[in-house]
Order: sequence, then C-alpha cells, then structure tokens
Amino acid sequence: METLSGPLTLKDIAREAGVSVATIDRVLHGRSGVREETARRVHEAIERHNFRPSAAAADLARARFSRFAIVMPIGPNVFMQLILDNVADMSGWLASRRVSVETIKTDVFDPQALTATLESLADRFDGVATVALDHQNVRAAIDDLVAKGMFVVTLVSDVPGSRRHHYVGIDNVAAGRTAGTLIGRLNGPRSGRIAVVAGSQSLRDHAERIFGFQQVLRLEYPHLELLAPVEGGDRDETNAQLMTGLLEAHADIVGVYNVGAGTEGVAQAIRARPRSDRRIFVAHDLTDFTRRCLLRGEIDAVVSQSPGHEARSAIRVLLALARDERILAEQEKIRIEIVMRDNLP
Amino acid sequence: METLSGPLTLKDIAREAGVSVATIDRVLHGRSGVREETARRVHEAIERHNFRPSAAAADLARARFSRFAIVMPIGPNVFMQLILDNVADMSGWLASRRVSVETIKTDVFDPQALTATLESLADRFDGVATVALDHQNVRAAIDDLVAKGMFVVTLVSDVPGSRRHHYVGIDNVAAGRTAGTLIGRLNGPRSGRIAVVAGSQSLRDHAERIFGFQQVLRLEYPHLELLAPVEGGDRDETNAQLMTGLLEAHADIVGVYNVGAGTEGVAQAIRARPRSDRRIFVAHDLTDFTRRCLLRGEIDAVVSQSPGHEARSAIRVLLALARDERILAEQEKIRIEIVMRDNLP
DNA sequence: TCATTTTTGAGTTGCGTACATCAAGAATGA
DNA sequence: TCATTCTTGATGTACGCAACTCAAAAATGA
Repeated sequence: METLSGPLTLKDIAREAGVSVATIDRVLHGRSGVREETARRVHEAIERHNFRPSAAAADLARARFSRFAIVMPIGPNVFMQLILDNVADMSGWLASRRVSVETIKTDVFDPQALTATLESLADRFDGVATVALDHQNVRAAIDDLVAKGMFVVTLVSDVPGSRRHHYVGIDNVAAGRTAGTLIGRLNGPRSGRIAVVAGSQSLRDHAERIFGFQQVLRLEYPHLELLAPVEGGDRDETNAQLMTGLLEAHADIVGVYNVGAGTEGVAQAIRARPRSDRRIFVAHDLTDFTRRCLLRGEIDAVVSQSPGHEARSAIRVLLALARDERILAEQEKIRIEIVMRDNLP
Repeated sequence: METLSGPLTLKDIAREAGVSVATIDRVLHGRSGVREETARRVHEAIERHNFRPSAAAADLARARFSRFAIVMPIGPNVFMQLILDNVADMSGWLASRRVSVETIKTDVFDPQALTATLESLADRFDGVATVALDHQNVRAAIDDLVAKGMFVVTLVSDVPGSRRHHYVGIDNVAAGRTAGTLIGRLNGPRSGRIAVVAGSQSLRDHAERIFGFQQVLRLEYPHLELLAPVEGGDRDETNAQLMTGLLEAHADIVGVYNVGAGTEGVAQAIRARPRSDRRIFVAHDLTDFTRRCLLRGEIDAVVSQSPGHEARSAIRVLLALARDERILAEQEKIRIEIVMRDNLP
C-alpha cells in the first residue's frame, strides 16, 4: 500500500512538469488556455505523485463567503425544530468556515406563499435548503433559482420534477412500507382493523408513506382491514378528535399508524380507550414525546430519520456544491431508522 | 437573528481591541503571557463580533500533516472490510487535508500480538483507531500510547478501562437487547427454544450482546427457552455444524440469534431444516449476504451499525483530536440500526 | 507585423509563530 | 546611593503556509 499523500505542493508539481503554478492550476480546474501537450505533461506529474491540492490553502485563497438559506414551515413542528436546533449546534463550525445560514419560515403548504418566498431569495443567497410542497409553481420557482446559479436542496420532502441539485431526506414510500411491515409483523395472527392518521395528503411525503403502507398491508396482511386515512393537519387536538372518532366507531382496531406529526394527540385518544390485548402503534420521528412513549410501551416502534443528519447533510451538500467539492453519496444518504425501546439513541 | 459571522479577520479584531494579532492569538488559544485586563478587552471584541478564526487559514498556517493508523483483525471479516472500503473512499478527502491513513492487520484476539502491534506504533503515528480485545495488557498498551501523546480511538469493540480518547461503536448490550426484543415480538405467542450462535465470548462485544439478549428474553418472554450460546469463531463452516447440531437436538427451536459474523453458515443450517411455521432469525451487520436474506425472507431483521459511519467517524474524531477542533458528539454517535426488508438502505 | 493563444510572475488570502522589542522591577557593584 | 546590568513578563513584527488570480510577457500563427 502506498502513502495516500505526500507533503507535495503545487510548486513541486510545477517544477516537475516544467511549467508555472498558474498553468497547473488551470489544468487542475479544467480551465482553458492550456495547450493539449502541456496539459498532458501536467496530468502525468499529478498522477505520478497522486497530488491533491491542499484544501486549506485552496479555501483560503478563494476567500469565499457562502450565504445559505433554509426554508421551513411556520408553526410548532417538533421535527423541523430539531433540524434547526442541529443547525444552531453547528454555528461555530459554520462561522469558522465563513458560512452564514439564515432561517426563513413560510407556509410551505401554500404554493403561492412558498413560491413567493423562494423567488425572494434570488441574489441574496448562494444556496437554499427548502422543505417544499410538490406543486407546479414551486417546481418552476426552484428551476428559476437554479437557472440563476443558486444551489437548491430539497429537505424532508422532495420535488422530483424540479432541477434541484439534491434531495436530503428518506424514501417515503419505503418508510411507509416499513411501518406496514412493523404493524403487520408485530401484530401477529390477530385480525382486525388498522387506522391511519396523516397530516395532509397534499404533502408529498405523507401521501407516499400512506401509499407504501397500504401496499404492504393489502398484499401481505390481508387479515388486517385498512380504514381510510384521516387528515388532522399534524395538529394534536384535531388528531385526538379524529382518532377518538375512529376508536368509537370501530371496536376492532388493532393497529394505528400515525403518518406525520401530532403524535401526542393520537396517543391521548388511544390511551383513553385501552384494549386488553394492546393495539400496535407505530409513529414517525423520534422526539421527546415519542421517546417516552417507546419507553412506556405505548408506542411499539418509531420510523424515523435523524434530524441531526439531515441538518448536517443539507449544509454539507450546499457547501460542497458552492465550493465545488465532491459529495460523498454514502455519507449523505439519509436512513430510514426503526427505533424501538431498546435501540433508542 | 444575527449574522453568524462577518468577513472579519484577526487583524480587525486586533485593531478594535488595540493590540496586535499575536496577542489575540494568545487569548484565542489560552496561552499565557497576556495581562488579565488585556485579555478581557480582547474577549470583548471577539464576543462583540462573534468572531471565529478562519479554519482554512488556521489549517494552512499550522501546516500540519497527520499520520493515522487503523488496526484491524486479520482474516476475511466482511464487516471489517466494509469499514476499510469506506476509508478508501475517503482517500481524496484525506489527501487534500494532508492526512495519511495506514491499515495494519494483526490478530486482535491474541493479547500478545495486539499489544506488540500497538507498541510498535509509537512515534510512527499521530493517532490510531483500533479494533481491540479488552485485556489487561492491551489496556496498558493503549495507556502507554496515550501517555506518549498519541490519540487513541477504539473501534467496534471498546476497552472501557483504558484511557482511549473515544469509542467509535455501538452499545453492544443495547444491541443484544434489541435483538432480544425483535425475536420476542416477531415470534408472537408461540413458545419454543431460542438458539444463540456467537463468535467468541472473549470478545467484549459478543459477550455484551449475549448479556443484553438473555436479559430481555428471560424477563419479558418467559415462554421462550434460551439454549446455551455456542461459539463458532465467526467461521461459516463451524457455525453451520453447530447450528445443525442444535436443530437436530431440538425440534422446537423457533428463533435463532447470530451474534457475530459467519451468518452464511448459520443460514445454511437453517435452510436445510425448514419448519412449516418459520423460525425467527435475527443476525448482525448488513452485508451483501444478509441483505439478500432479508429480501428473501430468510432473515427477519438485522441489527446493524453503519461501517461507513464508523469509518468516517473514526477519522473525523482522530482529526479533531490531532488539530484540536471540537467533536460534534451528536454526529459521531453510532446508532444501533434495525434493518428489515423494507428499510434496506 | 499584428492578433491571438499560451504561459509566467507577483501579489493576495488570514492565521500561526519565532523572534524582536520594550518597560519595569531586581540584583549588582562602586 | 546611584548608575548599570540582568530578569521577567507583556506585546508587537514580519515571514511562512499553499493555492488562486490578474495583468503582463512570451510564444505562436497568419
């Protein structure tokens, strides 16, 4: 095995190739104005020593300052707040790398509002990470930003048709399938009905989760009958009412899947109407509340994505794009985590 | 909300505080030789602008070159190889940051060999990440290295009594408990025996997993009877023989927990003696093989830790130690992952 | 010769650090 | 006692780190 790098510098390579540092630099960054023959010699010298320019020196010389925005839904969504908390934790790191991150809250459920917000970002930022609704106007707004040279990353919920550079989040269909398998298997042979509570199906992530969930249950657990999903807008009170209604209407509900936030409301309703053979309850996202429920056995499993990972990943990807560094795909891939009582982080 | 940083430089702060850059630097790094009054003024100026020195400039000026070693077990352990593959994937990143990483293979199960290997590292490296046996001599060797100023990180399996700076890996007791809960819950009301196959109980991680596993099963699933763990040294053939033996001796084995590697051997034995009501099979670590088994339904769940995360985390932690930067605890914490068919990454 | 392409050289980026400087008090000697 | 040297602690200066960049020079081609 060979040494991964030596203390070589651009200057050394220049001497070796018989050209000046400026020429090496041009070759290194694929800029024009270098004769083919010269470029070949330079490349050879670089390969020979496996030379990589020092990231520190490059960063310093470029003296870039990056301004990023992170667009988040208004309102008290615990998961979104966790992402922001994690961004805040990076503040020292960000500052020392000359990166500023500004949070912008808007109504991501309203295409007009979101579109307007996105449009207002042009020229003020070098990149955005946005939690976005999948809507034609939003897609257009994203494409506009990209056309203007801005780097755009979708966060948590994707906008697949758009020209965004990257999506930081999970495959929500797979997440729904995971929830389905968990409820199906943890329930065992018992038959009965399954309730599904969502925030809003107009949010792509919720719709996708429900799709995956129903797919698995219909195909593999036919003894479980799916109730039509109800939508509570991720609000605790609404969810509590809806869930209570379902439990009153159907005595044989043996499993509950809460697709979005507002888990506390759903949990309240379930707690108020216990069943001797416990119902299986699967929810999303690990928060203080869901953690306590897991420990108490009120929730059987949480399907989760790490807000810390998403926060860091969004920033890292934007930074890599802005300073054209390589993105480590493996590192930036967000996992669908299954959290039970015993593997709580 | 305020801007997280401005394009301020050390020089600006120096001017503002009425001192020279050298003094600012002294204050910034807690070096002596600054009057208290002066230090106060400097601190004020720094706080006022929320100044952070540019990481790029600092790295460049220090012009450090870091040599790290990564000590791994000899032999064809798939999981260990995955870690190394991930380190190799970082080679460009490492080179551009003036970091070299050298892999050293040794018999980590033999305290003498491991101790000798560790001792040989002194002065040749700035830091080591080591998969280590928990043994008195190994502990002493680690403490020696630390005393000599080397940074030591334990990987995958910890050496708790030692003075290692960091452990990159999971809580193996919790991992065992997780496996226990999975087998218990996925099995449902059915009663029968549970087989446990390990590599070697002298490896701390395996012993801990078994401990956690038994704890949960005894306490919460008394209708499942635990067989004594068998040890196959993580080898496929041995595991296959042992597992076959168990299945022949006990017709009522309803669940199998493979604690270490050599999953293929265990799977073969199980496949050769099918049961109409399928046995629950839980194994560790996501590899090509376990992935296929999950998809085919031969394995019900895999308890895993991300080799990529461990590789990157080990390097990041060593780098942070060597260049005294802050370690983001949240980022470096390795999760116990539950992987089922639907949330395969 | 003039226009174009290719190449060079010098200056820049912000921080770390070895060394220089400087003031003030302590020790020394006549 | 007073001038001188020695210490000691506090602070400042200037150069180096390695790459990027732009204006200017050199080479090339028509």
